[in-house]
Amino acid sequence: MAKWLFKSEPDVFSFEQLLAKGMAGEEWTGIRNYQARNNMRAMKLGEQGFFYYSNTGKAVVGIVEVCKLIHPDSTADAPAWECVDIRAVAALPRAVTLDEIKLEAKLKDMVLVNNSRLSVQPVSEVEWAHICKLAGYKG
DNA sequence: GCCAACGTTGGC
DNA sequence: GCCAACGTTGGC
Repeated sequence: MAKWLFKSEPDVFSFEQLLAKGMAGEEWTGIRNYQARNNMRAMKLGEQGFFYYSNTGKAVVGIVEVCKLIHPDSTADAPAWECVDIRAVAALPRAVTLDEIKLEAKLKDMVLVNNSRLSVQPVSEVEWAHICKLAGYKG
């Protein structure tokens, strides 16, 4: 199972808002970038990802999972953009900040560090495990 | 608030 | 098909 990272600005859509959606989750709309779209196309049901706060947050704050496969983005006009749905799994016991991530040798190749603008990113198993450890999160 | 990085657009 | 101009994102 692949691992992912979803970015959101906390004042636009927070992890708390996703938690409030419960098991139904929420359509991850608004992605207008082909690389990010392609990452979502590759997602399978039940695959997990980090929920990252960009801009004012700059920290990984929660775990999410894919609860609906790629489908047309209901907010898109032509060309037909697509998205998945995700739901909250758990808030991390401790948020892991971008500063911390940058200090970790194991995390130096993260897309988050090297291509910060990509809004939906793949995360390697090693990176996943290490961030969970830093967060005090035990799957 | 600034600016670097990146993607997209449009003129040629 | 190239590349300059522009808009957006996100870290600082």
